[in-house]
Amino acid sequence: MVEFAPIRSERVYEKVVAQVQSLILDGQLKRGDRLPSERHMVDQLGISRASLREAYSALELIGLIETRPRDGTFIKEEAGSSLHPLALFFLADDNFEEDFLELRRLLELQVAGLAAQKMDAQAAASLHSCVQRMAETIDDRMSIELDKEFHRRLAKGSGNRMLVSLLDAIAHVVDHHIEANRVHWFQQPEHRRRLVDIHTHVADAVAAADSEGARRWMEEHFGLVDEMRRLHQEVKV
Amino acid sequence: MVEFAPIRSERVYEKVVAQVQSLILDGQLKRGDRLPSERHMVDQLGISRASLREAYSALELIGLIETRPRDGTFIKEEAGSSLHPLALFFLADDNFEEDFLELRRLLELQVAGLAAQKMDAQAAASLHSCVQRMAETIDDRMSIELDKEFHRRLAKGSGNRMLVSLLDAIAHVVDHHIEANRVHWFQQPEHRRRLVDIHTHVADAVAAADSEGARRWMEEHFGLVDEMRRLHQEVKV
DNA sequence: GACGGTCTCTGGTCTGACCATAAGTCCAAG
DNA sequence: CTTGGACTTATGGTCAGACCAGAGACCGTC
Repeated sequence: MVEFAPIRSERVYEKVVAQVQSLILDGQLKRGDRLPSERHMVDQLGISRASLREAYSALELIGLIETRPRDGTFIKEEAGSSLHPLALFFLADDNFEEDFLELRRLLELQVAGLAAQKMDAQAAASLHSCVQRMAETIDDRMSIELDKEFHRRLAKGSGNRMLVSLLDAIAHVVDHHIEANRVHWFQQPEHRRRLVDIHTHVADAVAAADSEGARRWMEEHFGLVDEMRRLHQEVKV
Repeated sequence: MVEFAPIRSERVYEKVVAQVQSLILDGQLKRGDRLPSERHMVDQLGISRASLREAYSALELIGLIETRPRDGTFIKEEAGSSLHPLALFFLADDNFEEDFLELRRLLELQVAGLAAQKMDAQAAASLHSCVQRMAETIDDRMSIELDKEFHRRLAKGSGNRMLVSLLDAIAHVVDHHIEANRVHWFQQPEHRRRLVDIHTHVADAVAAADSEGARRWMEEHFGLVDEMRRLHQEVKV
């Protein structure tokens, strides 16, 4: 059964939002940077001021930018005061990497533990098939997709939709930051083998409803991630 | 030294956003509900369509609503697919309560453990002064504020700004849902005593840099919260 | 040098228009 | 009768242009 995604034409303001987010994630826009004035921006983008303001108000609401009347529009300095703190995920800086990984590790361990308690045999089998395909494919990009899919299914299996949502958000940022590096990891057969190995153990533990084991192997997973990060020091996040 | 907050006039679109968020949190707007058409809404609110659309685009970006061209604007059915999954916090439903508490407990335990490792003597003392004032005041609302302040300082002390942000967001929803119930808790002297007691122990553990102890007493805290929730079955979240 | 007006820039708001499209309405041709 | 097409009306998406308030720069007058 093939599923078709409904056609959804992207609105102008969404393109602007995506562009600004991209620039922030890429580090081309940093905390405190000033954006062009609305009227100049409108000229550059070739859109109406109304559309631009839709984009700006959205970015402001999620806490990424800040507009100061009679002054200008700026990338937010203190993202913490925002109503929608996920914006923090975009504003990387010095300690960002550690904070980020710490949170992710915490959530993933919890997810592994919960999934082991709640996933039925069929769901656990789908984890195994994920790992299986990961082991077989020779396409690096496919490997990465399967890796992400594994964690996604695990999160769904935890039964806690908040955890699913948060990890989704994290995955979004990770995609931007470490895609290239993850390719490196998969390209080294040794690393690839260990990754597949660990994922298998997690899946095994989940299938055996072994909550503690699932946590332990997920912990192992992050140990490996740490190790790889140290190897590639240029790795961001 | 008294600090004055800069005057910040609220924009029109922010008021609209706040109103919609409120209606969702209060349950007056549920998943799938249809909002009035833009032109009707404009009449009801007495604002321009441009401002309304700023509000709608912001709400759409954070995943709370969904606009379908030539159809209408609706409260989102599946908040999970959003780019900004914190919207989930607003869309309570059946299992929401458990998921929510599970996540909060996880984060608060981590915060307690980290804070014990990282907070210096002065910061720990500020925790104690919080608890002290909590024990002394007879104003219930003040007690609640001090309770929140305690957890906020603890989060800051963890040094992980992501945790701070997430707990801020959670606090925002909690404020909407359980303010009234928290008053009940504080009104019973026995409960109040135990709450103060537990907070004191957490502060003690933090001051002693006893990470495990801080986690344990925070665990105790959530045990008490669970107990109180069972007593007041009408309690939401 | 000090005062005060003016000019320009900023974001905030509003008005009114146009577009594409879907759904319903109605009428005429078959 | 049914059927097909035209028309109307609703929707959201976009745009152009206008006005406002306020802050700062500029410049002339006193």
